[in-house]
Amino acid sequence: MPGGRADGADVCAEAFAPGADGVILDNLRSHGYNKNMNFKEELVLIDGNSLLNRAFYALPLLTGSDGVYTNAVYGFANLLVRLIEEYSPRYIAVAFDMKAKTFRHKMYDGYKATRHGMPEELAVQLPVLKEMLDVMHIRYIEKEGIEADDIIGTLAAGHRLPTYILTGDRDSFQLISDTVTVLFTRKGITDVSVMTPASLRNATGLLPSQIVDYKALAGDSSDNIPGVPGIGDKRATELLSAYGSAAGVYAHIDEIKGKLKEKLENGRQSCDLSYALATIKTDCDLDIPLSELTYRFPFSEEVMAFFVRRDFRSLTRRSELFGDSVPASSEYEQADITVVGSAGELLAAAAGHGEAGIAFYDDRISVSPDGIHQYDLPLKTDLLGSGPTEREALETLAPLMTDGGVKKYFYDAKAVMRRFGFCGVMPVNFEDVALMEYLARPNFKYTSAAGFSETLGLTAASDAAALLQGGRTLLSALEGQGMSELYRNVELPLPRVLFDMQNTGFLLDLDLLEKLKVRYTALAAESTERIYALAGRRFNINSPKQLGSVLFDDLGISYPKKRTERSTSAEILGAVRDAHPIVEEVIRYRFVTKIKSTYLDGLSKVAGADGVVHTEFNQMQTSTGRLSSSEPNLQNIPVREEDGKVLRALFVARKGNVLVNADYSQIELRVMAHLSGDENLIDAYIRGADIHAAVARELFGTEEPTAKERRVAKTVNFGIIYGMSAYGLSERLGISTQEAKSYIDKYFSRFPRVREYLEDVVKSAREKGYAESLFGRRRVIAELNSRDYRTRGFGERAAMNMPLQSTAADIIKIAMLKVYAALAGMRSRLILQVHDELIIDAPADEAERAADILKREMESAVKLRVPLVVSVNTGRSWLDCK
DNA sequence: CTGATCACG
DNA sequence: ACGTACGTGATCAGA
Repeated sequence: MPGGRADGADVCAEAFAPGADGVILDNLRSHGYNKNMNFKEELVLIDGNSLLNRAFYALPLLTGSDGVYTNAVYGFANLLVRLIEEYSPRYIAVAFDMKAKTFRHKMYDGYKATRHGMPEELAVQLPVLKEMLDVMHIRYIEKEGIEADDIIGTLAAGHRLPTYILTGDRDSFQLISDTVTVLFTRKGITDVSVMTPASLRNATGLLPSQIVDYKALAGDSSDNIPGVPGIGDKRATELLSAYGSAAGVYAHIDEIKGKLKEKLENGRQSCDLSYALATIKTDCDLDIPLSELTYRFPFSEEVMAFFVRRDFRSLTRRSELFGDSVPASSEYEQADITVVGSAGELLAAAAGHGEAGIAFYDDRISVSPDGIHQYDLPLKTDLLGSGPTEREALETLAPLMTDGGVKKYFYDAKAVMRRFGFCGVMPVNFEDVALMEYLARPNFKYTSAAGFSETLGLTAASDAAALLQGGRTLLSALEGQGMSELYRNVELPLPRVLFDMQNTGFLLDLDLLEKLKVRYTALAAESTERIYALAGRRFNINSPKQLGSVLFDDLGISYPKKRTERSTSAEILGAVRDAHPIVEEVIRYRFVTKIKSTYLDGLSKVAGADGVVHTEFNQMQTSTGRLSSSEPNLQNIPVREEDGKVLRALFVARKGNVLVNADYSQIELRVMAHLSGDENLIDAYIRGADIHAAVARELFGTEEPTAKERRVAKTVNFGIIYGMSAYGLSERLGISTQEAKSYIDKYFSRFPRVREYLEDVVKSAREKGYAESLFGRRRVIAELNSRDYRTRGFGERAAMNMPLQSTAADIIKIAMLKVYAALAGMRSRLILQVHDELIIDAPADEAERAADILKREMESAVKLRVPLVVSVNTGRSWLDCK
C-alpha cells in the first residue's frame, strides 16, 4: 500500500461554494454509538479466567448450532450485560492468565500444583470469549509471566476512579478499599456479593490487608499455598485479631506458648513464602491509559451477529442492548459546553493541545480540545443575527486547519474541505471519524444533513467532544480489527483526491446537450402518440400498473410466466415482443424517456453555467468499499447499447485537452484467481490468454471455441463472481437448468480451487459473522445464519462476492492515490472513477505522460499472483475513448 | 416514502 | 418444493 499522504499544502485556488448539506456529527451517536448511556466514571476489572470458569460449571454444557461449546461464554455474556446495565461503567477491562509459568511458580514449585488443567470443553471457549470481547470492543489484557490477579491489582492501583473487580477468587479481597469494591460471584454466577471493607469485616472479621496474612498462616488449598503447617482457618483468624498481621504474630512470638508456638516457629519460612505467593502485585509493568478501556454500548451489529451465530437467542432478543432500536432521546452525555462569541476563542481553546475534535454545522462550529470541554460558536445565519458569519469564522479558523501540530478529528473530512473551499484552505493532519466508523461498523451508512436537519438542535449537543473520544476509541477498534493500514493508507488520504476530482468536475458539451434534448423530446412525444394509437386510448405509460393493464388486459397479451404479479420489465416485454406491435414501441418509449429524463434533463439540471458537472463521490455508502457517485451519478452513463452510448459524446475534455481513460481488464476475476490460488486460472492469466476463450476451451473441450461458446464462458465467469445458481445461469443463457448445471460442474472440475475457495469464504463468513477483503475490509453478513433459506442463500452469495468486489475496490483506491501523487506538478487532473476505470482530463502536451502514469500506477497498485492489466485510450470525448 | 424500472461495473 | 447473480443511483407512480 502507498504510504504517501496526499495532504500537502497544495491550495486549490478555484472558488468552490460550501455545500448546502451541513456535516452531521451526531450520526456517531444516532447510529447507536454509546447513545443514551449515562456512563459513570467508574472502572470495572474482570478476572476473565475466574468468571469463565464459574460460568462453565454453573451452566449445562450447551453447544451452538455448529457444535462448539458455548455455555461458559453465554454465562459470561449474561453477567457482562447485567454488569453494564447495573453499573454503566465508562471503562471495562478483562484480565486473563496465560499458560506460561509466573514468578510465583519460580518461587515455589508447588504453586497451583493441585490445579487441574482446563477441561477441553472449557478451553475451546476461551477464544470464543475473546472474539466476543473483540466485537464488543472491550479491552482484554494478558501478559506472559503475570497472572490475571496482578493485572487487576495493577490497574486498580493505577487509577483513583471508583473500581469494581468482578471475580470468583477470594484472593482479590486484599485489593478492597474505599474506592475498590469486589463483586464476588459465589457458587453460580447469578449470586454476586458486593464486598466492601465493611462487608468483608462482617463476613470474615478481617481487614482487606489481612487477607494476605490470613493466607500466609492458614494457606490456601486451591492455589496449593502451604501456609503454616498445623494452622487452619480458626487459628489464623484468632492470631490476626490478636496481633494484626503475620509479621505481628512473629513479633510477639514470645507471648505464644506451647505447640502453637512450635508450629509457628517451624513454619516461619513457609509463612513468608505463602505471604509472598498470596500477595497480588500492584506494580506490574503495564501502561494502559484509561482511554483505551472504553467500550461500545449499546452493542453494534457485529455483536448481534456474534450472538446470532452462537445461538445466544435470549440475548439477541434484548433489543435495548442494540443501539439502532433505541429511540433518539435527550439523554445525551453532555460535555462541559461553553458558548463563545468569536472564532478566536475557538482557536484559543485548541491552542496548546495536540488534538481537537471539530464539528461543523450550518449554524454552529464546535471545538473540543480534550473530549470533556467543548466550545460552541453560534454562527450568524439568515434566521439568527448574532455571531460571525460562517465565512468569517472559517477564515479565522484557517490557521488551525493548516497547523500540522494539531490533529483534527473531523466527521467527514471531504465535507470540511468543501466548506473551506471558498478560501482555498486545505486542512492537514486530521482524522476522519466518519471513515473510521464506516470501516469499523460495516453496516453503517453515512447520512447527509438533509434527513436530519430537523433534529439537529436537539441531538447534536456535545459532538465535538464525542468526536475526539469516539475517534480515539474507533482507532483502537480498527487496530484490533486489523484495519489500521486500510484506514490510514487508503481511506484517510482519499478524501483529498475525491475532493479535487469533484472540484475539477467533468465538462459537458452544452451545445450537443441542447440538440439531443430537442431530438429526444420529439422522439418521446412521437413514441407516446404511437402507443396511444396502438392501445386505442391515452394512459400513463410510465405507470407499470396502467401499462400492465393495457398490455395484459385490454390487448389480451398473455403473460409469459406463471406468477400472479405481473411485471412490465424489459425481460417480460422482450418475451412478448411478437405478441403485439405495441410492445416494441413500449420498449422504444422506455429507452427514449430513460435517456431524456435521467440523462439529458438530469445532466442539464446539475450542469453549471460553464458546462461542468461536479459529481459527489460517496466514500461511505457501499457495503463492499466501492465508491458511489451521485448528483449526478456519473458511474452509470450508458455504454452497453450502441444507441445509448452516444451520450458519452456529451462528456468532453476541456479546451486544448484530451481525455485519457484507463480501465482494468477483468479485475474481479483476477482477484479471484489470486485469492483462490487456482493454478489453472492463474496460468491462464500469466499466459496472457483471452480468459473467456480459455474458460470456453475448458468447458467445451474445443481448441477453437466459437463465439457462442465464448459467450457462454463469459456468462459463467460473471456468474461465478456473483455466486450464481444453475437456475440463474440457465435464465441468462436461455438454456435448461440441467445444461447450466453441467457447465457449472465442468467449471469447478477444471478450476477446483475456485470451488474450494468459494466454499471456504462462506464457511468463514458464517463463523466470523463477516466476509473480508484482501486488505481486511469487512462486511457483516447476518443473513448467513437466517433460518429462512432465501435469506440465507442471499447471505451466501453476498459472502462469495464481497471479497472479490471489495478487494477490487481497495485496489483501484490505492491506484487513485498513486496516480494522484504521480500527477503532482502537472496540469492533468483525475476527474472520474467508475469502479474499474479512471479518467484524466489532460492538456494535449501531457496526454502521453498521463496515459503512462495511469497504466503504470494502476498495474502496479498491488502485486497479485496474476498480472493486473490496464488498457488506456485517449479521445476528445468519452465516446472517443475506445 | 417505497417499489418498479433501468442505467452502470 | 422452494426462488434464483453481487454492488450501486435516478426517475416515476402511487400510496
